[in-house]
Amino acid sequence: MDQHSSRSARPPAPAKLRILAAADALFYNDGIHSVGVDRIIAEARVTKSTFYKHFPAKELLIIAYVHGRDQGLREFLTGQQSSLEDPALVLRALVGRIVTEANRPGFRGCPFINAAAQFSDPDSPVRRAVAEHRGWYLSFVGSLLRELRHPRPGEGAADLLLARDGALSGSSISDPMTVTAALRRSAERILTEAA
Amino acid sequence: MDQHSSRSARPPAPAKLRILAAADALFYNDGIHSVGVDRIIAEARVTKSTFYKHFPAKELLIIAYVHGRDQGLREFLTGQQSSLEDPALVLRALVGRIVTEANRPGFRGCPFINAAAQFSDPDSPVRRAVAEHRGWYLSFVGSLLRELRHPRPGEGAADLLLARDGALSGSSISDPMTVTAALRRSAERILTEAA
DNA sequence: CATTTAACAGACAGATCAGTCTGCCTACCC
DNA sequence: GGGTAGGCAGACTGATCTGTCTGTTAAATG
Repeated sequence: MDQHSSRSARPPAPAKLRILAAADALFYNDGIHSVGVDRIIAEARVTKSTFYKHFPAKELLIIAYVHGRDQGLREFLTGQQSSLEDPALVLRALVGRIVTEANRPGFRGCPFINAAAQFSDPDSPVRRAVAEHRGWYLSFVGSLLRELRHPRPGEGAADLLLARDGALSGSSISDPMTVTAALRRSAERILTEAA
Repeated sequence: MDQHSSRSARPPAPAKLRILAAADALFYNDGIHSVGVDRIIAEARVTKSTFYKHFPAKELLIIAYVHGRDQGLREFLTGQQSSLEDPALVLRALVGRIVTEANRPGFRGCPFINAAAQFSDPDSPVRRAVAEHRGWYLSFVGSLLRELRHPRPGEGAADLLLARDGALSGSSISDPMTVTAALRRSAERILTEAA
């Protein structure tokens, strides 16, 4: 992974990572179109030249932001899958993560849905990346339900995604406790159908 | 309604209505922050002076946009409630409308959730208006379920709102047929609990 | 030691943003 | 017929947006 780790200690947070970290927080919290590159540059403490060297256009940074979020979730779920042998426990970990996130102060909704909502063109790279992420998510849940011998794993996965989307969208506006309780009921019903 | 219809034929769509109609379409389709007042002015075919006479600031137009959407939904639901005596039919009409909207080509998600997602400050007037709308919606569904003698009308209303939010958020990215089928299942289950 | 690379600093261009201002015109109502 | 209200046309300001440009500095590599 790191071809420099063998020799001298390179600066641990290069400019590109600082840019990505700043963009991740700002894009998620304030909205993609509301955040200018100048603000990201100031937050990341880099210069404009450095910024445009790593990301020649703002849209490339936006795509990197979505991909980073996608990667984080995939790593979490595949990690849970490899450490827990019971698929039901993986699903409960998934739901638990959603509940935790939705109740975190300053929660602002699903980053993927929000990102897609800020791009009107369905063929835009951002919308494509989000659609691909959701396709993977749906098939991941479907395969877990199939392992659990759920009678209709496709329907169950769609039901869980529906509840997930509703919980993440609603928690940023309505009371997160009420909303996540409804998510838990939906998830438990789906798991009961499988058992 | 029209105090001018008695005498001479006044222009049927005054400037303010044209502005509101243009803003409604543009804000919903392209996002609030992506649409500049110049574009609304061009689409509504008014002048800048006229625009700022009716809406002294862009934010006032945004609030009017959210209120207009709120009014439209309230009128639809209270209309259904007064014409149908069975609360279950009102709920089915509500679900039917969501399904129809979500499957319409060019559907872009829930206008309220999208509007709220574009304003980071929870105390902003837009976020407040959306929160109030959702509170009314939740209590409306709750009272319908109470009429139907649902054993836990609060939970049922939260479950339906969860499914509604998920359906509207997910349909703009994923396949609307799959998503709205999941919404129908959820709604039918809630209605079954009441019966 | 010489080269390359990544970062630094910051001015600049061109477009677009919200919002203001001056002035004219026309239809209605008293 | 005069007043008023609503709409027309369009120039203008100051801020902010994305993106480019010139030039400097420091460190690692060959």
